[in-house]
Amino acid sequence: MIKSITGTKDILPAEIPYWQRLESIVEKIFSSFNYKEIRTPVFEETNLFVRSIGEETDIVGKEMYTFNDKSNASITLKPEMTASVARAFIEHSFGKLQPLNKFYYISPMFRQERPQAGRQRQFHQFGGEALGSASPLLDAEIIIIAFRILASLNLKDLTVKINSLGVPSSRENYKNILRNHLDGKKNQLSEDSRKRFDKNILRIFDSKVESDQEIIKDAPVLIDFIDEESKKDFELVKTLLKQSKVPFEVDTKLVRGLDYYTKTTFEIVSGKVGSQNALCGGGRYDLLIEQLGGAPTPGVGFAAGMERILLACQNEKSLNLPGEKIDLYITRVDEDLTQKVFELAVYFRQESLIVEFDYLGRSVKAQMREANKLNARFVLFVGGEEFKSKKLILKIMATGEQKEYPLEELNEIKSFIYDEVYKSYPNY
RNA sequence: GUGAGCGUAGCUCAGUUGGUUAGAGUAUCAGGUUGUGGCCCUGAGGGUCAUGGGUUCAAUCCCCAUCGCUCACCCCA
Repeated sequence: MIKSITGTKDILPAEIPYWQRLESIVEKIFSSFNYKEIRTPVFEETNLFVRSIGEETDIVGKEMYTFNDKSNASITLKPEMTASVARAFIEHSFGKLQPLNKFYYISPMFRQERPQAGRQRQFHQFGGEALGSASPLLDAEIIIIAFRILASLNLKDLTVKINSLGVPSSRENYKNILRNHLDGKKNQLSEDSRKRFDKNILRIFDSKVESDQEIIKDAPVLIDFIDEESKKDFELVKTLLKQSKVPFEVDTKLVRGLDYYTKTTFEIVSGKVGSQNALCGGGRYDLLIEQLGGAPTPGVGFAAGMERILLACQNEKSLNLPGEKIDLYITRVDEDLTQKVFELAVYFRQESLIVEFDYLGRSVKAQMREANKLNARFVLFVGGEEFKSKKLILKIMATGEQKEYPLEELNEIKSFIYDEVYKSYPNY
């Protein structure tokens, strides 16, 4: 049997309502902040990701789906979206059309890692990017949007963590201070952390090894060494978040793994999804656009993992979706009326009702069982006796009551169903 | 890439201290009198017990390998 590729999953009809609910909330909330949707290709020139995410990162170093196409160009399936949005922003000269551009997206992403709870090789993210302003108003806005989407899904077990990485010069300065501080204890660190010491010393703070945590407990923290402007901006972000009633905590150890971040970074974690607990993460990247060859353009954004969010919703039972219903099931009493049933179904479907009937030539009882299973609100009987006298019977499934209609008056049946459906679902 | 656990019907799982026709619940299909659902009852179909090899008179059960799944590490959404 051919199965889906490791780390990929089919999203089956039964789960689709949850995805659609999530997507519609994403669209609604981004739209209210006037972000515009953007869709980019699933693959890009490999170099785009190498240059934006950073050669030393794990994503670029070992997780990308990279291959050569027939003209021998190196192609990569997108592992994240910010690089692609930045590329499109530069390519289509958005910066020249207007000073500030706000985008959102919903898209599959690809990373070749070992799958586990909340992690797949093809997964889906939504996210937003605001390009063209260094104002902390946008840092706060981005965090508020992310939080509001999760809150709209009724998720409770959430922690918003924020931090500031400052500008590169102050960060480099701090790295030296940290390096000096840890130098004497380097060989007490875990093997992984010793590697981090040389490659990306900030990441030692992420270590889950207890002895590492012990060693860095009293190390100087980045936030105390960042430049004045970054400090001021960070204060404003915190004030704005408080104003908007977004609960957050400052996590001075929050260091994100992508090279392009500057100043504000944030993450929202859930206590309900296993060890891969980050539902979304993001921050400011004021140098990225320039680095990719565009005019200097500050930016801030975030990405959120949809599988993880839906996993949290499932584990918190936070989404209470109504059961699926169909409006009308048409039951054929005599076999030779199949064509008439088909004709009626096509007619009512044109009136935008959800209509089903039996294609398999089954008994009336089986058809009724099917109608019940599909949660049909109404059943229309097309049957010998009445049909000869040009009548149809409509059964209201909730009450069992039956009404008779002349075959000529399909309109009346339609209006009756409309009224009943509208009564129970005013927003139908 | 590393480590641990698991792989029996569509799904959730029993089971055999190795012995002839492998079970349950659920789902599916049919029926419970001639043309009507939900509950209930009856019956049916459905498994090369992941794959390949080994040990044995005999393997779904023991051993090895392969593949797959799951969780964790790394890292990230």
